[in-house]
Amino acid sequence: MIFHVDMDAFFVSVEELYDPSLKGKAVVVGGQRDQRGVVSAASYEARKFGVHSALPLRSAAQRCPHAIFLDGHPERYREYSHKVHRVLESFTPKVEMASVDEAYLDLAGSERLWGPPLKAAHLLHERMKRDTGLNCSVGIATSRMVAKVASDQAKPNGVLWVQPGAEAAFLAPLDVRKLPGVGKVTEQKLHELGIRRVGDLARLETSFLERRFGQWGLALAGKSHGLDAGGWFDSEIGAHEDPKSISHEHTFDEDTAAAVKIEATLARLTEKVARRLREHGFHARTVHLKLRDASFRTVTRARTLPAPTQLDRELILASRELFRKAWDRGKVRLIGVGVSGLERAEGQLDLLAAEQRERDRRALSAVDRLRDRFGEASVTLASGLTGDTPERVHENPVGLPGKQPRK
DNA sequence: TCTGGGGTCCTAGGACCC
DNA sequence: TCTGGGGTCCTAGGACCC
Repeated sequence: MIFHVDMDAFFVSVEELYDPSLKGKAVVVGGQRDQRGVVSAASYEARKFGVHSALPLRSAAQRCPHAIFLDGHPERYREYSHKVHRVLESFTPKVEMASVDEAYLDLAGSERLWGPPLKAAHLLHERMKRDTGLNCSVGIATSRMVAKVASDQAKPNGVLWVQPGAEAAFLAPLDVRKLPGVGKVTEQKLHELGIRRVGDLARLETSFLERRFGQWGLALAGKSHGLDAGGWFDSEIGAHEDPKSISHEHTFDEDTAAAVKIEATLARLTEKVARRLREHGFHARTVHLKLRDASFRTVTRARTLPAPTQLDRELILASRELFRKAWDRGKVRLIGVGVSGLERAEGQLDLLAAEQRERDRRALSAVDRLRDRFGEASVTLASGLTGDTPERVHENPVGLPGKQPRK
């Protein structure tokens, strides 16, 4: 039996623990009312006014002028996510955090320990409240997918058990959009075919869906019957996997065509990516650049390096080259950088290069420690401040503090 | 009323190799 | 020369999730 545990209004609820006076009020987490950005989470009070996650902040301010707007606190959410994880682990070691605020538990064969599913769920509810101060909703089913849909139907602060054999009947009356993996685009395509509810989908011939949507059609057919058909849902619970990519991006307060400003931002983002690579002990093969212009058109460019790296210098050189080739000198709304092709071990290197890398690596961990003590802004590559040329960066490959320009 | 930031997975074409 | 078939890597774009 699979449990899906989903925290209720997670970010808002955590903020309420830090400031109880927020309770019962319309609260929006994600930024200030006049900022570029979208709602990360809205309190149930704010939701009454049509505010929901992914809504632009400015729209939220219009719909709910009296709402309290808060910047997010990722460290707080991570901390509470760990607390949630610990509570769940007290039930079973087969726990998989699917995101910061939701998890799957495999409680197959745990009846002797925890009793029937509903009893276990209520115990989980109580412990969650006692140990974290937070409410959650629990969906119970034979597949991950149905458990997830069930927890959504159980919100807020509820439990829903879909008994074995009842999956298709449970899903049938729901809007197709409720199926995980069906977003705006698929929903629209299904609507054009007259398919609005999961039951409509389940009645169709699988071969029809396959002709229409290929592999995705087969997965849809499976989902409509309550199966973890293909892709992510098929994997086993609790198998921890390494990350496949690391990225950072930034949307400017105002669109800009100032090369110096854009390249300084790019360097800063790339340093953050490099730092996380080192923290995870990874080297990356491929560097990705993302650019979004004033009209919201997004382009991506990628380059695979001759050898995997975790060094600021090599990554900045690569991301800057990608940027210079891709940029049309028009106004930029967003710039982002990412890495993929992550490898644990160092690739084959000649000795000289290996030594050079080791020196760089040591100097960079010193930089990272300084940043730990004095903050991210205390140590920055020259290029991070000025959008310097590659040659200039080469003179000061690791941005040691002593080589900082005088302030 | 313009539309964040961090991810995953999928598709599709071309290069390249056997 | 008018031509295959599979596998894998690379790049670009897009859907989707929280």
